[in-house]
Amino acid sequence: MDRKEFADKLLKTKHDFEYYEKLYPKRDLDDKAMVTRYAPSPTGFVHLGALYAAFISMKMAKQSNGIFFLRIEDTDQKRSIEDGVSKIITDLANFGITFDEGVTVDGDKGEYGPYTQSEREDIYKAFAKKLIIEDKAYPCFCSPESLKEDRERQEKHKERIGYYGYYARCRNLSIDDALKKIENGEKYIIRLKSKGNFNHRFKFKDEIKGKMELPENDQDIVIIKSDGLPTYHFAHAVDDHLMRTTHVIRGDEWLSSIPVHVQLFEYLGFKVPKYAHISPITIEDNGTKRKLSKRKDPEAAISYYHEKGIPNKAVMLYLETVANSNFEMWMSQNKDKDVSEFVLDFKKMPVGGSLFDYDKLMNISKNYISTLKASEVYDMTLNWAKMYDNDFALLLKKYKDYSIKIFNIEREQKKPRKDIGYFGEVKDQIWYMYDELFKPDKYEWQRITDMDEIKHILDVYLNKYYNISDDKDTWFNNMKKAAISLGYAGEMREYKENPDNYKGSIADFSTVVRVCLTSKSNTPDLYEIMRLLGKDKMFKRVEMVI
RNA sequence: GGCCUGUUGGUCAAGUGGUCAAGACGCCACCCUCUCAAGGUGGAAUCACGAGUUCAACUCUCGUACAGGCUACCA
Repeated sequence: MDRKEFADKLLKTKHDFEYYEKLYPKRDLDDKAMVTRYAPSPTGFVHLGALYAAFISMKMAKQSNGIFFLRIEDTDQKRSIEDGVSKIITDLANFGITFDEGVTVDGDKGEYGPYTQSEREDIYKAFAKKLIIEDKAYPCFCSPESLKEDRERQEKHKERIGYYGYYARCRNLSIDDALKKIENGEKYIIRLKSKGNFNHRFKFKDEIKGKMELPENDQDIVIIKSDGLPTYHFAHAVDDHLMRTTHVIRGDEWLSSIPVHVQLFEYLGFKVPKYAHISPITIEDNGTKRKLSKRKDPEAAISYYHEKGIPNKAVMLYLETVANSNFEMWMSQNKDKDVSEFVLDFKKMPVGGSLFDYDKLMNISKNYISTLKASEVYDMTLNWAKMYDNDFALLLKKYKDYSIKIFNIEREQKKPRKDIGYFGEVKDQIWYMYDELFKPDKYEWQRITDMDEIKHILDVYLNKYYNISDDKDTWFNNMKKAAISLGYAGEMREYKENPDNYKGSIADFSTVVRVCLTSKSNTPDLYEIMRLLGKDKMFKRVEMVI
């Protein structure tokens, strides 16, 4: 029996590899264009690090007029969950990650499909057969138990672990011996027949990490598993070749698989793509850095940001500053430009892991929210509240115009307020503006705590000096007059120079009014608050105090 | 254990042989100010360690330490 027949016996396929080579033509793109992809397992869970990698891949394709596609890597059936794919697609779409081709909620889009690995079984087998025919792959009949024994022995003797050299027992099985085992009903998988030498190094250049030297792969790695599906390594080589991926962008946990992958491309006669290995986003745990973990760290899940009400855009801006730290400076120097004009550069990406920096995220988020219009802040807060605080949502809907005015306090101006970092904290900042919520546990009186004095101040000021139609300057002048009439300093400077001459300052005076109306000592502009509250609410609140 | 990668202030980082070692976040102080949030000004704080190469080393080489990753019929 020749190798061709042998291969046919081992793997049944509808087509041979040449058929598939012809099926997928070269892409008609210019030299600079990058073809990138995002290739998750359908677990339904999107990790912050995955979003980060997806973003970089998409951005690189877009800025080079290339193609960005979605491929689903479901060769490990245990990891797949129902609806996992559509959940991933919608989650990513919420963060502005969209694909030019690949899997969509309505089926595949594009000429290089199918884009789901479990539907490509025949393709992988066709290429595995090519390797078998060329004596670059062979069937392995070793049982999981015997492999385990080997591993234990290797550990005990401090040898390198794996299926190589002496341990690669099925490697030199003759075709006849193999056929006999098959006839006996022995199960087999397909392994690569590696000619690599672990003591030889080969040079490799990663787009992000730069030059490095790695040992050649001498392991006869599995390429087709017993369930007939390929391993990640083999699927990666076949898919990224057939789909004409130019740049493989992925997490750097893959770096040590590079010798295997390059070898696979070469054995298959494929052109090796460029690789860009991204450093992980890490978190500090007991004084050491570690990768953001799905189990331990809530901030690893994209849903975390949604629940807090951190705008998706802010998360993306944060990720982009992590990717290229000069992005921040570019933004501040190009305020008139759209962020999409920024050119991301592999060479500027961090090579070590970056710690997740919540303070930085908040800073970026506050700045971003401060640029929004009041109506936009209203919409986004309402959207958040609908999901996570229904009572608040009802209030916002009931008092829509009033609420927008609240959000507009010190907003649409050159130096807007920057006090909202996430929509989940909005209610804590403005609750006192709504009568339904205004049930203070305590009043934050500051320097003036004597209730008679407080009543006196409120009475004199509100009845004799306050007029709701005053403009801001008049309003403040009148407040000063009221303060002076009761023995308080109208100017801070005067008070600081001669504190003994006064009962207090205009600050102390205005604080009484502020706390009476809001119960809080720290609020945005008091003039705006009083105008928005209006007379009825104000007098009701005065009565609550007196 | 083996292999790979990395290490500049608290965090993110620029910097590739000669710099007073950028900038951002955070922190502190002051200014502005009716309180906050901002804004402005200033400040503290960094080249992991040890050798070597060199007139000169954060930058090049080697070693050490520490950290991370990989070492599956998982991806």
